[in-house]
This record gives sequence, C-alpha cells and structure tokens, in this order.
Amino acid sequence: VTTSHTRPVTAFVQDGFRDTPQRRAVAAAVQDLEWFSSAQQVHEVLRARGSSVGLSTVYRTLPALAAAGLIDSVRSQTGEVLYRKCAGRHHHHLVCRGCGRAVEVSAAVVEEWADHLASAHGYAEVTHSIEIFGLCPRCAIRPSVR
Amino acid sequence: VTTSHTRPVTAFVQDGFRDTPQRRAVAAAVQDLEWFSSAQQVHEVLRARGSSVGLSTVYRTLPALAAAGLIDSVRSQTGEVLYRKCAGRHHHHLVCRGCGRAVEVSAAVVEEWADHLASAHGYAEVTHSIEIFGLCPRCAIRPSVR
DNA sequence: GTGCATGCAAACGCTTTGCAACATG
DNA sequence: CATGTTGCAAAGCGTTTGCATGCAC
Repeated sequence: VTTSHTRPVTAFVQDGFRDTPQRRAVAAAVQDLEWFSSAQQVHEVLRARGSSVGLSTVYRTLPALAAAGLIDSVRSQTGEVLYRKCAGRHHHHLVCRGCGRAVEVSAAVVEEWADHLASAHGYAEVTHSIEIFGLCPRCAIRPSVR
Repeated sequence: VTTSHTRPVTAFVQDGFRDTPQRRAVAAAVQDLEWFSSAQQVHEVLRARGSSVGLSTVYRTLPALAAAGLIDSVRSQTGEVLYRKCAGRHHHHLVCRGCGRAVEVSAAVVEEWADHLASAHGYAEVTHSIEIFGLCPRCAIRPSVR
C-alpha cells in the first residue's frame, strides 16, 4: 500500500535488477509521472516518447519495482492497479478520481489504530489499505479525461 | 465501502426491487453468509442449495443490493469484489485474507480524519476506503483454502 | 556462453452485456 | 399487457504467461 524510499526510481539497478533499456525507460517514465497511473497509461507515455517497450514488459516491471519498494501502488476503486513514485516514508494517498493527482498523507494515529486493532483481534500479518478518493479542485470544476 | 442498515437483506423488496425467486435466493444466501464472499462464491452456495440461479443474475443482483445499501462490498487485495450483509452503521472491516471472516470496525476518529483531510485539500465528493487485512487466529495456524 | 529479459500472441479470471424468452406488478 | 428480469453465450478488460528470440553480465 505504501513504502519508504527517497531514492529515485531510476536507481533500480542497485536492487538486483538487470539493467536494460526497457527498464530504464519504464523507471524514467514513472519518475516523471506526478500522479498515479496504470500500467497501460505508463505504456502510452512510453510510446508517446518514442520508446517501443512492450506492454508486457511494463506489466512485468511495475509490480517488480513496487515489490522492491521503489514505487507505490494502490488499487483504484474500479480495480485497476495504479503506480507512482513514492516520496517519503510510509504514508497513504488522497487520490483524485478524475486525474489521478494525489496528495500524500500520513497519520501515525491511524497507523497505530489499525495495527493495534488488528492484533487486539488476534489477526496476524496485518496490512492495511487506507485510500481516500475524491475530486481535486481542478477536476471538480471541469471533469477531466482520465 | 460501507453503509448502514440493520434490516435483513431479504427485505430488498421494499427498495423498489421486483420480487423474484432468484433475488430472494441471492438475498437469502448473502444473509446466511457470515464472511465476505465473491459473486462466484455466492453462486456456488446457491447451486449447492439446489437453486439454479444464473451467474449473471448473481452478478447483477449483488451490486444492486450494495448500491441500495443493503449489503457491504469491499475490493479484495487481488481485485475481486466481495460482499457481505452489513450489520450496523457506517464501519469498516478487518478482513481475513485466508477465509474472508471479518470483524466490523468503526472509529469516528478515522472518519473525521479522512473527511477533514480531504476537504482541507479542496477535494470534493470524498469517499474513503479503509480496510485492514490479516490472518485470523484460525487461519494463522493452518492456512485455509479460500 | 548462460540465464534472465523481451515481445508477441494467446490465455486468464472476473465481470459485463446483447438478446430472446419469460415472469412480475 | 408493458416492463423489468433471467439465462446463456459472447464480449470486455486488465493482467498474466508460454515460448522463441535476444541481450546483459
């Protein structure tokens, strides 16, 4: 749901990833994207940039980067998986349903609440998913194309 | 992600739903299910009971009941939509990744935190999704089949 | 050279939908 | 009887995977 790292996504090579032009391209794209985007959107961006990375490579790279904690991933309300570079430590997001623009949010209170609650019920391997969705000021006025 | 209602799911007729045997069956099934289940699982339960409701009907009825606020729905971490009768007022869930068993949770603090936060950033039409996942005491011991 | 990475196309799993037959109010 | 509902099969969509080719180390 979120992890930590201030390192740029493009530093993926240090995490045991083999250094290929495709992965560089994907990493660079995510690095530049300011908002949460789906694998397909990232792929479009790449093609728009002239890169010819295959869609499957994007679909294989993104989850890998996320697993390595280099990028964040959230599942949109419609079920797609969205990715974005992560900025700071553990946090959650206030995501715009319209354009994907997100505000990073953190609240120790909530984290503790979740963990405490879960262990109080004897649940193990606890993870939580806290996402807030809404329409950002811009999209609230003129519905954007997503 | 959650609504209120103490009315049994089977009272759907009062919500403008046409009263058909299929819907009665679906409603009854959900009413009996203690944990979060997918449309397909509900369908299996129905078939096991001898009912021959079509899968598409289940897929059409469940979201409708959820939209009417008669049942809760959450999206699992794998992307499927899970449904369950809802017990009380607005709340969230501590869902077992193993068996779907869930504990209902409510915390005004968190609700307020979410809403306040969103409006502070100028976001409109705010909704939030707060789900906690873990392994319930039972599944933590012997991984169950889901 | 060896093994992981890529790309394409086919396969997948969940969900939605077109349509003709049908049952409800 | 007019409409909303059902079931089936087919289509959709996002995502995954098998496999032959190719490249990084």
